[in-house]
Amino acid sequence: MGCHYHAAECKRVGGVLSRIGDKWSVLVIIMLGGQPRRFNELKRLIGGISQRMLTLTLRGLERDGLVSRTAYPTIPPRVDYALTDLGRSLLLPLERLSTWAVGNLPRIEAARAQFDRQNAPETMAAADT
Amino acid sequence: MGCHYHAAECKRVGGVLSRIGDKWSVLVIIMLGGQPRRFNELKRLIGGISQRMLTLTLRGLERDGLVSRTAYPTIPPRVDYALTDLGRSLLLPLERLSTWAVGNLPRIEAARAQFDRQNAPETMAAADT
DNA sequence: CAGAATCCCGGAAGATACTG
DNA sequence: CAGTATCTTCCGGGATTCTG
Repeated sequence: MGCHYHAAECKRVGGVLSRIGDKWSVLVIIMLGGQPRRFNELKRLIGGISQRMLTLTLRGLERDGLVSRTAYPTIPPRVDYALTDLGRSLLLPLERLSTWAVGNLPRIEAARAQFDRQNAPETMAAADT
Repeated sequence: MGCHYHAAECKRVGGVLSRIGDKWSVLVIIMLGGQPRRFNELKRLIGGISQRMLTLTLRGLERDGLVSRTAYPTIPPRVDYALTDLGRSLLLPLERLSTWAVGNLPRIEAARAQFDRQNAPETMAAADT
């Protein structure tokens, strides 16, 4: 008891989490939460992501069935990305985690600051004499 | 509307997720969910983690105030790791995500397999003639 | 506009050896 | 037992260039 997961299940959970836990996936999913978006629209909204990483992130999410890709063969080309049903079903647990994150970020940052103060990197030997 | 997050909040969420979304943190947190554990106990339970990464992961979680470290100055040394209140409060949203992950993993793997079948890497030119 | 291809660097992480 | 130290390898990801 205590841990009600088998090791295999833990790894699976870890696998999914490292899937969406990469640098950009969550941002993309959240940005697609309301409505479909086009490639450069996503790029602008997220800000700071390279087109390469956006492409790779979207490919990964598409591969996992979380995002659908619709290309219109027009000129200039237009591609819409949207959450699939599976992707939308992830939105709720993700928001729960978001709520936790937003609500507890102050605590985390405080703990971090205190930890760093106690394990002073250096400059302490000179300062505290 | 649609996206009820500001960009800054999205990034914060992403930050926390990349914190716990690394390769091992979630596993450690879940393993500590039931009861405190000792270092090598965690190592054995998780399996496949190097002592280096376990140390770093635990340090990170301790720094963020999610895990507490208690060292008993005995010989041989004994160190207990446990979730803090903050860490325990993460357990619930994490379990929600776990539930989603476990429940939807078949779908994800199916989507993945199909995607890979359609975008056949190579060896198809020779096989399908 | 929406990518694909290439180059490149820094950090993540494994393996190994040593220690209080 | 519970780490630290070092070395090395691998790959995530940025910048840039080219295309349909």
